[in-house]
Amino acid sequence: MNPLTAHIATALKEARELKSLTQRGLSARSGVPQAKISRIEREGADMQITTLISLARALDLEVELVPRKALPALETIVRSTATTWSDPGKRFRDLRQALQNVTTPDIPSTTLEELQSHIRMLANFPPTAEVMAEVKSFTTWLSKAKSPDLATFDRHAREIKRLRNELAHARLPDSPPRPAYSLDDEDDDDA
Amino acid sequence: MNPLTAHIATALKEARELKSLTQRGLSARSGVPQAKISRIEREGADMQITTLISLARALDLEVELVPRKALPALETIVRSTATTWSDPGKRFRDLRQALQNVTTPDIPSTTLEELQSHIRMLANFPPTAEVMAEVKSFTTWLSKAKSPDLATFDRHAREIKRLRNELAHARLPDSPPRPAYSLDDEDDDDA
DNA sequence: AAAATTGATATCTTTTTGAGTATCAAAACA
DNA sequence: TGTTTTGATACTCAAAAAGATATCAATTTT
Repeated sequence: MNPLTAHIATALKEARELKSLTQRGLSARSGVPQAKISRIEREGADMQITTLISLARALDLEVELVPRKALPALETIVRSTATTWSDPGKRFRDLRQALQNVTTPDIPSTTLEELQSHIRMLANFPPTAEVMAEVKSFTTWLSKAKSPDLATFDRHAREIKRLRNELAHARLPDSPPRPAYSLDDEDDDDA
Repeated sequence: MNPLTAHIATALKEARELKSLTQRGLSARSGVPQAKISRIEREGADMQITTLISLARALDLEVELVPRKALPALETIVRSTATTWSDPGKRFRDLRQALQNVTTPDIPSTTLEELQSHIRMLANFPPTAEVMAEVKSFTTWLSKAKSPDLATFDRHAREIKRLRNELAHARLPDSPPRPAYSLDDEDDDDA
């Protein structure tokens, strides 16, 4: 990954994923070929600024030149402006509660135990957009479905496992495991 | 001027001028040819992001992708972080005072009168980095030099005139003529 | 007045991106 | 299970930027 552009490449990828867009989806919006988006995201491929601007605009971002001095403040601003989750701990508790009430005999108890272990682990990491979206989606589905079908349940269970593995293998940022979050919710994800 | 890149082109030029760098000076620091810098600044020429990053770094700037939502806050941050001048009105008064005390007979009174008129005009515009730097530099020189030489005096007079003309011909931003400034000084310019 | 600097342009070759397609393995989905 | 979607990668040709110089008019400096 090109060290000069890594920062931007990562920001683009994160912004795309936060918006639940596929590379092809972003391609359609921005006019930039999917192949190029792939190269940019993983290699930090160089590109023209007009291309960067197209991608950024499609993601509701702007390319700005910010004085070094202002960077710490900018970080704070962006964090506070970003879509965050109010009380992620409660969201995790809600999910585990919902799981406790699942009484479908089809679900193997080993699977259920494993799933609960994964959720506990996820709850001990700083919440990401991706994780919280799944937690919310899973909880909603559980509390809504009268008779949860095994297929959907499995899909959620696998997603939770994937997220756990992703976090487990990722390099941890040097921030404490569970910061206090307090900003409001925007509810822009799926059911 | 390319409308897509105009924003960035302008920011680069302003940052360079704020640092009193010539295009060649910036070229030397950034490794980007002077010819290209010229094209970028006036035509908003497209460039690769690695080029933009080189230029930005040489100007103590960083290329950032900022959420649209966070832009107003960013603007505030940048303004408050920028080098500003405490009480620009006082700086203008100091300069005019220093001029009153100039008793060198060599200076034609017409020149002096014209100069004072220009200063009055500049004082009625929102102060720019360039203007305040010159006001400070001129004042310092006047109060230091026992017998001000005409050549240097003329250089300052011409610079003041140039700045006045620049402002007079520039499109005015839609801000009020003399906002209240209150932030502290950084004193990073010459004697 | 002469010398040096500045920003704007021009020219030329090399390197890189852009755009359009196509393919493929892995994962998601039904 | 078979089908679709997703991201990664390959190849082409046309377009554009990079890089290296050089020139020039207008200032600026000495």
